[in-house]
Amino acid sequence: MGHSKAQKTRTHKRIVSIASKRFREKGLAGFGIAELMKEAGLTVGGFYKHFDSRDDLVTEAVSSAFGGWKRRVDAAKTGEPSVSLAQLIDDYLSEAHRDHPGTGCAFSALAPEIARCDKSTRAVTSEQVRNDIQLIAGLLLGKDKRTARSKAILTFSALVGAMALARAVSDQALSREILNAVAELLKDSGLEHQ
Amino acid sequence: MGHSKAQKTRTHKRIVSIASKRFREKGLAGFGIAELMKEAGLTVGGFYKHFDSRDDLVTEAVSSAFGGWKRRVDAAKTGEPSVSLAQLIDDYLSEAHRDHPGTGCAFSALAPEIARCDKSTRAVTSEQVRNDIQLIAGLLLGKDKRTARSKAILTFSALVGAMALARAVSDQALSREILNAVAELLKDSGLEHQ
DNA sequence: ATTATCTATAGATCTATAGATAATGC
DNA sequence: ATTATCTATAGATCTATAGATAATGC
Repeated sequence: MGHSKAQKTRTHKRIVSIASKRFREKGLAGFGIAELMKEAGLTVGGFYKHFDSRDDLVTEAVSSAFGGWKRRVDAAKTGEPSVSLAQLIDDYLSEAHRDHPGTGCAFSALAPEIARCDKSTRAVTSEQVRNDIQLIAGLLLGKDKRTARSKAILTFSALVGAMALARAVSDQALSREILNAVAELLKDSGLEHQ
Repeated sequence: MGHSKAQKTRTHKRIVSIASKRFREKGLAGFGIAELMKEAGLTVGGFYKHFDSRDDLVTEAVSSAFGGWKRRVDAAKTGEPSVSLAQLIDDYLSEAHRDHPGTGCAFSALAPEIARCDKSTRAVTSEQVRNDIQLIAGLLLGKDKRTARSKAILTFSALVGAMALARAVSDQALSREILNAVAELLKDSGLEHQ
């Protein structure tokens, strides 16, 4: 009990990190505060010294989930001068990503639920959608800016939709077919203009 | 009270119809059985003579939601020999569809939540994904079957992803940009091979 | 003195069931 | 006699708060 300010900051980050993962796995209504705090090694009473409300946690955790995907792309980038669009597409539409939503893209795991959230969560989401569009547009070489931006939006939409569908179906062959078909066509359409 | 078998069938359909709409609007955890039954003009106690469990209702209501979209396409079809892909794309990516999820496509409103449902709901979903892919493939004229199928999967994924993103962002200009960019590119790519 | 966390609980849900009531349908 | 619906409620949640405890930090 008690504990320092530095400790509180670490605790806060731990709570957000766990929530961010579990929200992507179980949905925004998938667990309660008591369960979350228990996983963080704490009890329910401490929660409201960290967050004004459960919605406040949702905003922070969704924001943190977006950061996770960005870090993954950034990390890949540091290895080489620039990550290729093909690499990003193959990584996104992998079975590993499909089977581990907790560490994956927050859009394919949560977009419709975010659409029902309060303004602050949706504002954070707008900002991240803009970032991701620019990130992908930057990987579409040899196009004028307008074309690259439109194509980036299509690519991003197809990635998010394909992953959501691949996870929703129970037929594993169909799930793989969706991932592969979209990956191949997006990579082709990216190359055809380079 | 009491009531006939025919009356019960109508009541059952009314419950499923309301649930189907509200699930798309509020999510699969967005309301309780008491609230649902009240909107149907009934009380909570009668629910379990219609459904074994809440999950049972989810399966039926999700299935019914898929039917709604299909009927809309079928209705458009009866007007002319065949609906064009461009019409379907414009209809799907309209602001009207974005702003009325309750009567719209169940995938863009619920796919990630369906991914967390039981097998029966996901089996119904698999079947509907197959139907929608074939529907779109049939509208992609002048292609060999394999190509049409792949392109249909990409188109379907992009529609679902674009709508989910357009609803999730709070920035209305960005939301419109997503709908318009994806619609234009999908229509272009559909035509370019005809 | 302040505060990060704990225990305990209020008050509002939610799913599911039990038993009563009033209609259908043999 | 059967059954579709109702009222009432058990039992299990869930969010949020109150007050106690034990540490930090002036």
